Amino acid sequence: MLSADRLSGTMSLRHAVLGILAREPMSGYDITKVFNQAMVDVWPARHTQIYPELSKLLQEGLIELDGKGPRGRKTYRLTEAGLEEVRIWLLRPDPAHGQRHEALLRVYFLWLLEPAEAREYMRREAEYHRAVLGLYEHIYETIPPSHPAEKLRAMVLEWGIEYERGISEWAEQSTPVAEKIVAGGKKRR
Amino acid sequence: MLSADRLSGTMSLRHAVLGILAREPMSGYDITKVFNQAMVDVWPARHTQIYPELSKLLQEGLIELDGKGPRGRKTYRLTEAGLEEVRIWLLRPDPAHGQRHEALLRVYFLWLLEPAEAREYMRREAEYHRAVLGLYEHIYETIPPSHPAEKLRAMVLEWGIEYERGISEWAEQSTPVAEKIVAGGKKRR
DNA sequence: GCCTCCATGTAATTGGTTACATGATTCT
DNA sequence: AGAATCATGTAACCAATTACATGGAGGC
Repeated sequence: MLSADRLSGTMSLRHAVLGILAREPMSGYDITKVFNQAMVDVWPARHTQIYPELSKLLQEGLIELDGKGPRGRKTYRLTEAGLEEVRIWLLRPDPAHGQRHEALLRVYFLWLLEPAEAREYMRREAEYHRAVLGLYEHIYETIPPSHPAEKLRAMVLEWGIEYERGISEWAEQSTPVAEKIVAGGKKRR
Repeated sequence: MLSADRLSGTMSLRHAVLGILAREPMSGYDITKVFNQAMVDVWPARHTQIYPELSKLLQEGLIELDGKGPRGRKTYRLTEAGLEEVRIWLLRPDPAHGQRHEALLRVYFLWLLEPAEAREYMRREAEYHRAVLGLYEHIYETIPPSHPAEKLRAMVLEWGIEYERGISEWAEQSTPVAEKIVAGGKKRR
């Protein structure tokens, strides 16, 4: 079996923080915004997770204080050791591919619903993913492809667009199929 | 923003357990196998999580003891209340779509590597997903489409095949692109 | 003066993984 | 007799979410 093991435990959050700081010094507040804007669809994170992580990274010498600003603002920059740490992470041959997908998990159990309810579930999924597709296409237009990091982000977004296109089409095509499957199960009882 | 909130907190594990028991009475050991075979790519789970959950479900009257077998084997069956609980979950309009994807997260930071290393990363991703695609195609052939649950599983697998095909193609096409992006970044410094 | 956004943190809880632990049955 | 698989559980730990908590700066 290709997955079942190694779902996390690789501490991606800390490496993502280091990777973000590799571009330019930032505060915890700024980093939080990056997570919930540019990175929200691959790795969301809240400030409540970021601030403690920054403390740890500082203590371990992977980042250092860069400066202070108004309202207690503190910016951090990456140290040489921190850069080394991200590089090692990037070269590790074990990115986690296993992911939990609640919307797909539910599909397994649609036979417990009425056929019309199952159809409605799939229809909503299709609708949702079409909406996200539109959103991604819009964001894609607005990425300034200057720094390599932005070009890589655009590259990931291209996959995101493909993904949303694919899953919305699958959900659309599967909507009547699901209804029939569930109806077939009821009849035979 | 379409995600950022509601990543979990919907307690999918317990509902998945109930959904599995909806088909037929089973032991914790059997349920674990289902999670790590049929459901491993949408919701993996270990026995260490299942046994305590079964205790809770039993206490809450959502399942009940069905029988005992050799080696202390205990099978459970779904109660009416348990079936109701899964149905309510399936009809809730909020399946979590946000997911953490470490392999894609790393792509954002490939500019911190040498161009050849970045290329190698993407090449490996393509390779990995082509392998999973082959695996899924093989599994797809071997699903006996008798019970509606199996037909729904086949439907989900169809998406899985599409997904792996799409992402492996994307990774393949992006391999030279990533290398160029990273090389471009080095030059300009 | 008030509202919004900036900015930082802690604590409690939940969900999930890893490690620890044990024993019975079946197959070879 | 020994190995593999069946079978069940607990405890420690880590990652992530939710709730709690506070205050400064800037715009209207």
